[in-house]
Amino acid sequence: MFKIELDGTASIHDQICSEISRLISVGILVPDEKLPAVRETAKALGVNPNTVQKAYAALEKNGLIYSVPAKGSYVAPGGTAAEAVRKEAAETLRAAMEKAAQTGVSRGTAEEIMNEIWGKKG
Amino acid sequence: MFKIELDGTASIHDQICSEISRLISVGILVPDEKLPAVRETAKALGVNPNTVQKAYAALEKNGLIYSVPAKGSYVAPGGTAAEAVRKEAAETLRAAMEKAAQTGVSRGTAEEIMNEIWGKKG
DNA sequence: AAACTGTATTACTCCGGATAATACAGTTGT
DNA sequence: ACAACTGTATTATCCGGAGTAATACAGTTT
Repeated sequence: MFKIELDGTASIHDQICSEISRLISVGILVPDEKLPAVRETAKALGVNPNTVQKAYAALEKNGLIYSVPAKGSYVAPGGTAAEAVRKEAAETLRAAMEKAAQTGVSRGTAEEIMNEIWGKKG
Repeated sequence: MFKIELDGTASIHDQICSEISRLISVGILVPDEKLPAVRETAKALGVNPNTVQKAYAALEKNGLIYSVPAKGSYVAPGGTAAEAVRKEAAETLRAAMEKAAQTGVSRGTAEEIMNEIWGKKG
């Protein structure tokens, strides 16, 4: 069972989505692996089941997981899950870059930050 | 007087902050220029004065503008204003990049996005 | 003195997030 | 077959933040 730090300002179901997305992309949660039940996750997180279900529903909508009634929720098969989460993350990154560029951040500055994070020039 | 599109999901005062930040960084709003009065801006935007004041207060807190009671609010002097907004934007960008990297986005993908936004390789 | 400025305070409404208590239908394990 | 579990749906309620509103104060400008 995974753990989630509920600390940020974002809504709880958003935080759950983000964390599960991360776990999938990193490979801790593998394709077709069964996720903890809605009620179980809720209990483990000290959160309302409905909140977790909302997160699961959003994840399914984005293609990260699939849920079958009366059985459970599973990580999307093959590479689709990790692919979906990276695509999503890439879109978020693009939005951040666009906004940064719009507010005057230069390409050079962006590159510097990139070097700090991904390591200098592959 | 500037105009602001109130469309996003973000709170109004946040949108006002973002737009003024952008205008400062781009140079439309120059150092020591007097900003429209709180009440005037509110009227122009069809928004409550308190909402605008909240935005101005946040901008002052971040060093983008300075307000003197009974006189007005002004863009921060010298390069400090534009510098402050870019620094802020850069931090936001760093956070986005860290999160992207954390969720599995490769440097190559990030570079591709960068090329689309800032133009290919300066 | 009048009209403007930023600032502060208080109260109210509205909405989304979160909780809560269920209920239903289908699967699994015994 | 039965109990226990699964995802899903519905409805109601509570709470906090966002936004509105109506003021008031003190200082500046004209």
